[in-house]
Amino acid sequence: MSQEEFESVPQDENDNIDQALLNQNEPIQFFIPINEDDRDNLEKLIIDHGGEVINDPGAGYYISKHHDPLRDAVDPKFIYESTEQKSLLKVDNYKLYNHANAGNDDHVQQLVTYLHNDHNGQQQQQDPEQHQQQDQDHQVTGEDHQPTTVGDLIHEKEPTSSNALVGANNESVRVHNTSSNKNGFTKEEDEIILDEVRRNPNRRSTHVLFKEIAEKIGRHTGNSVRYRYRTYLVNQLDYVYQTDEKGNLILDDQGQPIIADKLPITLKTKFTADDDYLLCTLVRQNLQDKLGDEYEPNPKNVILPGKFLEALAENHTNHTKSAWRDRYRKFAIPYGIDNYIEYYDNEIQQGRVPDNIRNFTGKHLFKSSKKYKNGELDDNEVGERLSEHNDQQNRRRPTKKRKTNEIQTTQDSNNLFANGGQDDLNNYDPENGDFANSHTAAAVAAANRLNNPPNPEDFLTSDLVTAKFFEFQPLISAVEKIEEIVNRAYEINDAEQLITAFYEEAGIQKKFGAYIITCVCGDLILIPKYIEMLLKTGENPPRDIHGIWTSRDDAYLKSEIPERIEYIRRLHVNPYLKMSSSKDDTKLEGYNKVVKDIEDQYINDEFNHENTDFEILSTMRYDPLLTSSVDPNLFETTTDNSKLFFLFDEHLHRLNFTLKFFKLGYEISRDELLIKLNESIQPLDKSNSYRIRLTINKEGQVNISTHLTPQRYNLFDGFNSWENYTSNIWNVYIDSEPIQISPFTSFKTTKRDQYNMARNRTLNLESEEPQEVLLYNSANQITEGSITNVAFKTFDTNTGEEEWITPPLASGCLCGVVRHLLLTKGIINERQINLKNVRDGEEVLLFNGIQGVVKGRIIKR
DNA sequence: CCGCACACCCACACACCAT
DNA sequence: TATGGTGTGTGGGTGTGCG
Repeated sequence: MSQEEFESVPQDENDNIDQALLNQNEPIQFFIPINEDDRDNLEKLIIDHGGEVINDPGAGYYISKHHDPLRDAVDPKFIYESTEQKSLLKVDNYKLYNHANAGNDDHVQQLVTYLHNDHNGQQQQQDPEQHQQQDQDHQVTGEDHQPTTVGDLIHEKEPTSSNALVGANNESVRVHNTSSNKNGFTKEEDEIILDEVRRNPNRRSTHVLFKEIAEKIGRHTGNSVRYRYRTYLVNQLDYVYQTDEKGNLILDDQGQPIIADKLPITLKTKFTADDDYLLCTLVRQNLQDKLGDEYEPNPKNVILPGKFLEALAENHTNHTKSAWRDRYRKFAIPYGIDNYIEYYDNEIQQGRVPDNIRNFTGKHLFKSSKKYKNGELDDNEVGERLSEHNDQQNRRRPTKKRKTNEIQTTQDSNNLFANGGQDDLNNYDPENGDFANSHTAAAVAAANRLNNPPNPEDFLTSDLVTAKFFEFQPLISAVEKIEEIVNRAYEINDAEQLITAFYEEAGIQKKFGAYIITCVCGDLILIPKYIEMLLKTGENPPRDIHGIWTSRDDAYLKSEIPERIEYIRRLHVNPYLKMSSSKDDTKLEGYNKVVKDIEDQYINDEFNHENTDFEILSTMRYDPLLTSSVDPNLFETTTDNSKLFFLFDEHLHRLNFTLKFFKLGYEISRDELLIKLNESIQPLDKSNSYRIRLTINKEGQVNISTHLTPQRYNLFDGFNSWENYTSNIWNVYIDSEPIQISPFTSFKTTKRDQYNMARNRTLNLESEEPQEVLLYNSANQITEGSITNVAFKTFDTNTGEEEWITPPLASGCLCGVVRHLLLTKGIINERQINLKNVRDGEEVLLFNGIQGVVKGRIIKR
């Protein structure tokens, strides 16, 4: 077809093209939104190939890589690939509503997938049918995920359930056979449902929304549409649109809906234990203030002033005034506020997670109980209920697995997308953002999502606290210490002293202490609250807390959306008033100066990569034996020779992810990488194995050097039993001091000072023995070895089965390529490992992209 | 016979009203 | 105004029977 690909072609040659758009012998028309990436180039390609670019978005093909529900957007790849292949390809295959095609080889999606897999390897979606039998099993255990031999792992079948968390590779779109006489849902109907949910994300749990959709579609009832969404489509909800506080769509200046980065909260919010505790303590405080010694515990008939409830709802906007009142009436009073406070405090003291108030109308508790009499229990039985409550709490975990795939956290408003890690990626914004948006953000976010409630070990990383902090047991008792420190007399310019006290006495890293002070705008009294909420929710900074300022709040203020600004005003107005009405204006200035100094001194330079000299690094193995020694199932099916480079695609993903993290502004394509690698081995004897050292500098130049490396006949033989293990056993010595984690430990770069220093101080580098140094961070969490990632053998507490665990990325360890492979295959799992639990003589696995997996033995000396 | 479409369940968050 | 009575429909499911 040569130069004229976009001139219309006769229908019989191309029956898949929308006929309405086809005028025989007329150029095909395209509309490209003004803000579309690469618009100029697209326009040129179209015109050069005989097409026409028009200004009417309603006519012609709408070319955009952003899905637009109104317009049936066509992926720009249609243009690129048609012109490249010099033939008009099937446009249907590029329509973005087509889930089977959408994003399959989308670069960003791959990175997201890569990242997400790394953190959620075990969070495989379960089929609803499977789920019912597995209620008892907290973990997905069993043969599928814990193969015991390398052979098993290599031949491991794909999980039977589709991993709907991963947006790409989505063959699980369940579309009914429309030729059947059942009233099944068609692909189009499914898309309408999804689209309505995207436009009404805060109503996604309601019945009415689905009734409305059903009326729109006309072929189903609201019940069935709702069930369809909740059972099958929720996994495909890869994004929603931004809505305002009332649930109306927010449009951009083009009048288009904007894709949101978080799921909004739903219309009603469940009361949590913290809500109940807050309610009870505030009511009690209020009454004690009023009554003094007259106060009697568990008051039944008290007057709650409307002002009290109003203030409560203003400061804690997760529930309305009515809801707070009703909660108090129907739950707190029957239970007794002092009973609940006692129960809650006790649970915290015991290191358990308190349950919310279950009042005596809670039928789920009493269905089979003969003690349940018209919802009333006498006072004697309250104690019994409390202990039953406790028992139930103890038995509560593992909890029932959820059927739907909307990932829940302690706060719905904090939900991230199921398919995602999109947020993980977005969080990698070193310039502006919260402290949590550091290089460990992705891992922390994932850890938080995996733990409901969160496990402090997972988010208290060593860039936040030191080992000192973990000496507080239970951890929540650290809040008292911090309170004490804060309450000492400080002069305005004593910030340094305060931060030092936090660091030395409470184990708060200086940078983090400084960050907290900026979050609370210098109002020190809020700092204990910050730590308390951090421990309880895992959110950093904790959101929606009066006086604790987050980047979300900044964004809301800048949004110019009245509802959002009003929300922020209601949340934070009091500290503002307090500070601005302060008679001592110099004090206010002093605060501001301190905050600014702190920011300059501790925070702003944190991600100043520009002044650091480094290159992105990957070391990979060229190995001619790879075609035979490693089962090809481990690799993607490719016709090229990429399989001769051990874990080629893992390397590619990591390189690009690293480039993106450091904001170097470019990426390397698969073809480019493969060509470079092939060039580098071209002059060599290809029957040998080589270690390839590949660097990319800030200008994007790729440099490769090659070095002979010994043959290894089984790169995974570390998994063999001791009898069958023929390779060298590495001696693993424990470092004499902690390393400081940073982006340069999380990502592989040429800046390896920490690693080299650890090797120098701990290893005898003259020695010929294979050896490695085991590193740990300042919170005494094991991270990795100096040139390998590491895994320890444990036993699953539920099943008693052997399990290999590796430190999570939140520890600060490198996102190694073998590590990632083993995680995604379910062969190893992530868990924090404390230095004190490492035993002399213990067997470990060491792995990297050169050696594969080898055995090591801990040597303490 | 079984998977899917559709019905139904129910505690409770939030609301409204009369007194 | 504070408060009890009570409605509504969300949020998170489970039950059932048809094609």
